[in-house]
Amino acid sequence: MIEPAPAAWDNPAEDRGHTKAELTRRRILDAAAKVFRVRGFVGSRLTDIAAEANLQAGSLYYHFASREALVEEVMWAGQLRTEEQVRQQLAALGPEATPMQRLRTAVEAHLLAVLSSTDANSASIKMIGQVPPDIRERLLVGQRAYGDLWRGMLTDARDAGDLRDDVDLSIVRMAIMGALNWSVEWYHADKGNPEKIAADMAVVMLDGLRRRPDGS
Amino acid sequence: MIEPAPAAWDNPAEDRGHTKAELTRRRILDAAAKVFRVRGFVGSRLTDIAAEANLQAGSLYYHFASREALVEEVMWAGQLRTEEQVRQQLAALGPEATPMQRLRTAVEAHLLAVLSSTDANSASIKMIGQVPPDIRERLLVGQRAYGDLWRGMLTDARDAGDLRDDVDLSIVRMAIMGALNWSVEWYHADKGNPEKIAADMAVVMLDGLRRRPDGS
DNA sequence: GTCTATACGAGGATAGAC
DNA sequence: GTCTATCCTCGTATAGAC
Repeated sequence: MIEPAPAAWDNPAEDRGHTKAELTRRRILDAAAKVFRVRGFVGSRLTDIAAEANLQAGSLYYHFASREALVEEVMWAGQLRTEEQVRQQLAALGPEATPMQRLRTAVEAHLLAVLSSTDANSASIKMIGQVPPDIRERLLVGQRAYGDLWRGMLTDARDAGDLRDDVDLSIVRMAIMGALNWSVEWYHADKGNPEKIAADMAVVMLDGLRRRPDGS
Repeated sequence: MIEPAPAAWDNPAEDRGHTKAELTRRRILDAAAKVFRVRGFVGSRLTDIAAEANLQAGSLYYHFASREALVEEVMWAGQLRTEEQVRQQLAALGPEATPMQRLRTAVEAHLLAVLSSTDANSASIKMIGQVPPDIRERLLVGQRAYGDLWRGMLTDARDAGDLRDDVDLSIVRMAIMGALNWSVEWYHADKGNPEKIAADMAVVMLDGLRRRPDGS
């Protein structure tokens, strides 16, 4: 592979893509995610975001074409990161994991990604109902592979005979996503630790709230 | 009780509070709920709402002090109506219903209220994360009695020995509300009939997704 | 009560200096 | 690359006629 000139080692600030512009760009994205997460899309002004990134509002336009381009990039980053974190946890389970183990892991990983990862993760969920239709549409298309992952886990579990067969799995999937995603509306740091919440949610979804004589 | 003059029967348009102004006011509230439900708080302009109500934007100010006053009244109406519909279904069960029957009924009634009742019901849920902090705070205070209803049903069920005792009931409550409320983000009329969705959600929450040997 | 017309502020976006 | 200054659009809200 041919190294493009000038050689990276002559300019430390530019190696691995960390040019000044690139660093500022990321700082803006982080700042935007933080502001969007708290105030939502319409409630967030460019001056708020710029202030959070230690910039003037006009300077944002060197890095992003518009406020909408900025929000879309934040949301892509957030939803891709959530998906990636869930896939990583599933991969860590290894191929011998049962379908139910995979479901439990996915439930917990998704909630932890939303509650404890970057601001972009939760911002992308909070704003999905607030952004302009064209952006929303592109993001939903981008979620299809993630939706397929969940559909696959659920049908695998049913094929293995682990799931009751009197419920519609697409409704089940939306119920699970709702229980997990709605956490952006109520969770604050003092509501308990995310791992405990994730574990309880997984129990309720998979095993149900009802007490069982066998304690299962 | 003394009838205030002038007597209502002399002026049919005014009896039972149906003055012209009152009718227009309600038409505006309905129009606003419809627009808010689709576009959210920030995405809804007064001109959109006025057009939906067959009025000019300026005319809204005869009936409401501000856009915020309008959205707050829509949301109050929506959340009170949802609460009322749930309480009615619970009351219809009669006093001999078991705690689990009451929980199942409440889950189904809440979802049906959100999916099939007025636009205000779903708009109030969709916008809770979008309105200014002072409005949001008042609405959340107004939800406390409803939250208490759910807390009471859950603790009653646990006290009756029907619920597993290894999960935090406040987390369970938020999981249930999330699964139900998130439906405003994905439900469209072609997604199946609300009664079936409500029944499946209740099954998943209460009995769990896992197949049981006894088929319960 | 509802209209038309308009004042007003806010915030996104652009231009040009540095 | 980032700044300051400014333009321009849009939407809330108000004033006054009818």
